[in-house]
Amino acid sequence: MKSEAIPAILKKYKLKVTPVRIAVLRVLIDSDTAMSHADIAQLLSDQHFDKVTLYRTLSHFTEKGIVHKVATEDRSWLYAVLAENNADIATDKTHAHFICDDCDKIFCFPIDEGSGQSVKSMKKGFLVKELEIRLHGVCPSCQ
Amino acid sequence: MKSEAIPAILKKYKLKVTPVRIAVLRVLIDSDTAMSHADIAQLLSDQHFDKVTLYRTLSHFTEKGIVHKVATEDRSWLYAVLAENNADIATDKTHAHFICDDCDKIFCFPIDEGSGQSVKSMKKGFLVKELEIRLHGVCPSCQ
DNA sequence: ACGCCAAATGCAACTTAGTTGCAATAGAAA
DNA sequence: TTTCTATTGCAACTAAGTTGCATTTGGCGT
Repeated sequence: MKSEAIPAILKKYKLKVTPVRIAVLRVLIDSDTAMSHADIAQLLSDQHFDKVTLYRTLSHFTEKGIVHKVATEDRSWLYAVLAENNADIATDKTHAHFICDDCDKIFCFPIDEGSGQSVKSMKKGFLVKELEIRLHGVCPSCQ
Repeated sequence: MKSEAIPAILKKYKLKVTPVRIAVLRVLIDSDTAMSHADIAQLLSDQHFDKVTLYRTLSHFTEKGIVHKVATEDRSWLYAVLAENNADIATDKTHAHFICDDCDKIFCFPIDEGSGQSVKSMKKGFLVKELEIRLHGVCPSCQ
């Protein structure tokens, strides 16, 4: 993605364009996997942003729908940009998370509507609004 | 479930029969939803078990496969007994978690093998070993 | 270009869920 | 009953994330 595009995304979501936001959004867009607060802080450590600012940046992005977050098995959050901001990555409503048991990376990708339908109707009395599918296994680069 | 059955389950999994374990297992078997450490501590508060003992009891149960755990959206764990110990509840490998957006309770139930298959083969290069499906919506008692 | 002000930032202190180390205790096998 | 290992309880600790508050700054109106 071109550098100029990043401020444009922030403006589109009515967020002020600041150095932290540009840096964090670039990192997320460039990543092929969902990233934790710690991952991002590590990558941006030379710019010494405050950890609280990073948390708040990520939660602003989540509220606005620029990114979405996934709870991991070790009580932390991973963040990944949503489809309209990066064509490679899944949309919000129906998507799968692939968790590599080897490298612990989480990949998001869209699934076809159909594969969820059989599940949605399976238990009487439960009204299903949203669906998340989690797959555990081994990613291509760890095989 | 009859009271005498609980020590039998513990013995079956080669765990010593102790008061904490009997109490915790009974609570889990009697519940129709997955429960947190805090939920269980609350219910057993009159017996003043140490919180560390409860954590260790739950992780022993998980290691032995008596219960399984689900990560929640608020970075904590919920526990539910597995099928062989309670016919109403899902098996480990292929099951769904229904999260009620109203009362936040999590229900587990089994799904037919078929509904996962279409997802498992969807992205080339990813070797899928396990599948978890999460459904968000409204449970029968909140409608 | 300038000033204003709500929004954003940085710092310190705090919260919450869960973990570790260790000494004391208690199942259950012999 | 004795013994031995697993289990328990307590205190201190860790890691991820949050809150309060004073300071700074992006971007709008003029």
